[in-house]
Amino acid sequence: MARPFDVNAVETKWQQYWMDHGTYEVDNDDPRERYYALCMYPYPSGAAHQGHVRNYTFGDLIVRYQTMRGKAVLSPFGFDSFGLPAENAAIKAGSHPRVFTEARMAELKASLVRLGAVYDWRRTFNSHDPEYMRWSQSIFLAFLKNGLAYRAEAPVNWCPGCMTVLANEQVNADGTCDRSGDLVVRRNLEQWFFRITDYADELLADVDELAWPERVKSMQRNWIGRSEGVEFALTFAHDASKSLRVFTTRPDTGFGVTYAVVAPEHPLLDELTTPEHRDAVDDLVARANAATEMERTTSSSEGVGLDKRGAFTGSYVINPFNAERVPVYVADYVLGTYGTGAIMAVPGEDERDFDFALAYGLPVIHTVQPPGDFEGGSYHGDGVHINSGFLDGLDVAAAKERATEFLVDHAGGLRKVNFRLRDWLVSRQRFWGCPIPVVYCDAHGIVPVPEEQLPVLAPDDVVMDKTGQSPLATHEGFLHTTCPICGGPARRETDTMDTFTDSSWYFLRFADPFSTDRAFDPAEVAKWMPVSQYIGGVEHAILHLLYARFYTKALIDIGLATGVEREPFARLFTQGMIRYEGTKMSKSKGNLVTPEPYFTTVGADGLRLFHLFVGPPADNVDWTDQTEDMIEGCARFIDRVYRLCQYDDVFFHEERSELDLAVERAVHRTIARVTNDLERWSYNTAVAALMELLNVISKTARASTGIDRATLDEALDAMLLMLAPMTPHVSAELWEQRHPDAPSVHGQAWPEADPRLVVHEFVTMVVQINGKVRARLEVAPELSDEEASALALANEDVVSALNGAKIQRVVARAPRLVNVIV
RNA sequence: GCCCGGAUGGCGGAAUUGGCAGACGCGGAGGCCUCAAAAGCCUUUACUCGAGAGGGUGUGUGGGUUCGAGUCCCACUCCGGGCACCA
Repeated sequence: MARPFDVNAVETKWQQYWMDHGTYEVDNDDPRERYYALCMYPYPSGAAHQGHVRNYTFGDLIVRYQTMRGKAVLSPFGFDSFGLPAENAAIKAGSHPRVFTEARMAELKASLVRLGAVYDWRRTFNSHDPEYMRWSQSIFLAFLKNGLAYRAEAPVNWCPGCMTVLANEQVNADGTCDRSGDLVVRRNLEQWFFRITDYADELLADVDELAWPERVKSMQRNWIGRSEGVEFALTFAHDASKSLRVFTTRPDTGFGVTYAVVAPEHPLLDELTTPEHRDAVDDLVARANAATEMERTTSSSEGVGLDKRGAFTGSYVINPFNAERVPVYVADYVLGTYGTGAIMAVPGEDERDFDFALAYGLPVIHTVQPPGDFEGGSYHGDGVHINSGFLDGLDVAAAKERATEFLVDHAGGLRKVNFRLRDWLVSRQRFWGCPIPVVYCDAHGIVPVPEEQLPVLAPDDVVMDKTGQSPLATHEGFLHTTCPICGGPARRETDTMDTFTDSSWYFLRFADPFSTDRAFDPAEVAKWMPVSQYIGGVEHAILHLLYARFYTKALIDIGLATGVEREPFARLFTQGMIRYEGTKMSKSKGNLVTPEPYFTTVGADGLRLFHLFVGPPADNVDWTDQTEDMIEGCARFIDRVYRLCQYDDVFFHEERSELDLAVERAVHRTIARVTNDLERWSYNTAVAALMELLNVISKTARASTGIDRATLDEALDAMLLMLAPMTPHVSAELWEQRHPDAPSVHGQAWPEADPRLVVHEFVTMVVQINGKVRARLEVAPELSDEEASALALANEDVVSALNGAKIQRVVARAPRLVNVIV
């Protein structure tokens, strides 16, 4: 494409200008209204791809737009620089992860600068900066001191490929590792946890108040998984002094209990197992232990029952509802980590119990009357209770209440709320992360590293190999230290923190990255928080957002973030993915389309405009053969603006006329539309409105009838002001050409629409006969319904279309429409 | 299985409150400029019948509400995403 100006020269000129002038630096004591715009902390994966371009184009538009709206806009940037890919690459290349990471950081940062994204670079930091690590560790110790961090042995998800423990969130539904795809296995290890479950209720309740996409909110609710029920005791048949506690959400189905189940790891299993069933039970337990968590918790696609494996323990318990003996089984479909690790089984109303009962020949009793067309199996709907003694005749809700009361009175029942959410496992047996700052002393046990010794930094002289252990675990210099309490020999913790901890508080530090004596000054942070607009991919809908919410609440509660809003992200926007031939673009698939070639052809402005214009920001974009043409179309639009600003082929006239008024009205209507569209994340229609405006201006100015000089100049200025957040480089360049003495376009105020010019002078009224359009007439907007009807019925096209038919009714909605019913 | 989205020309999409369906752009067709091309500019472009004027049809499918439905209600089909032995 031949361009009317040197795109690359213009773009680098303005990028340099913004950097040199600190245009987007903002101080914490800025008196203007505050706005905190933030794109999610990026992992430095290398040169930018179109997903980054899209993300940062939206973010940059908001920063520039809100600045023009007169706000003090906080726009920080830094890297989530710890993480597995760097470590794996370093192992492969035999180098240090830092070398790899910092090279990638430089690449991505250069791409973003080249895109024209602007930041307050004074505030930048990265997760692996010693200063940031110091406060990450300090926060860990504060959690430890306040009982929010603890160490426990737990069955954990171990990925043989990554050679580390994974959080539940990092294990896919099919039991494979989210990163490497290896099959995850279970192991028992001593691990560090954060007590996120203490916040389960608040994390769930506060979701309702968030201005987030409904989809993301529902994912969070789903993940937290609150369920209300009752926990009660099933007394042993052979020893009335002992009992098995179970949790259920369906106490109303108690009369349908035909057996009970304990998880293979249940502490009472041994006691419940009789000698003649010992072998079968041991066999089942061994098999369950060998299986992965996911193998145990995922039903086979073959369907009915056969995949649920269990064994009779030989013992019985008493069903408190009807005093009947029911057998106790051990089965792999009951999890030791949820509820009490034991259940009452009701095959009549529970699908899983039904499958198991079918496979093991256990009786099925229906306690809720299913509807007539019920096909059999278990029934989960509402209905009248049957076979249920004192509950007969009640619906599910009423029976639940009566049964709960009964259990509370007669079976040690307690109303209970259980959550699917588990505590957050934060230990990682990896090198490239933030070391957990504790030491182990034979005399004093777990001892926190004193604050003044932070940060604990990993040594540089490590051997990155594939032994299955972090190189820290075998590094003698790192490993051996002295106990801060007694000075005796001690061993350092060699695990590092999950990198999600780094991204759980970075947004707080961005508000006050200058503190040297603490992670941040809460008073400074409170000025900016919550983040006004958070932007990122939907892939972080559960993990990152939940952890960051937890950190914020926890930091407030332990006094480190006093006065800060409890919900960190007021508004969240999740942008669509860029896809290529139906799949997500990714480096591993080799289908990345990098922005660099476009920077040199259509420029950053052209590419930005494409991403804004291609469709709704929340929708996915399919990168196809057509995409190139659309990008060129966007560059073509920029060129047309450029040429018009040079007055190419423009005719001027002396006297202002109706033609000029029409242009002026179009300008103000466009200002109103674009402003509204930008506020509601409708960037594609905002661009369309500007294209329409250009068509109007250009048509008028290039017609032989000509345009008034002042009208054209005002229209072009308005155009450039509105384009400034979208195509910042060319807008700044043209503004400078037109206003050599005025500040840069980005220092100008956003234009205001004059309401008197926004309304149309005439509007097109449609006349329908039986709902079909038969005539269009130009009318004044303030026309009344009566006038509209009269006008419509007098119109000759309407009269001829009616052809003398008898009018039944006339519906008038002035000034838009009149519908004549015949 | 459950929960969220979504389905509109050849393509990306627009229609903010129930009121002109298809804005804007891409692609296509024709033209201007040019020795020629590129670039640029202009016209046209939902489908269909018609030489034309003009008519008919049309927003995944089938019903419904309404003077009027892409928009609201009911039933369904397909596509995308999330959750899925959590008792």
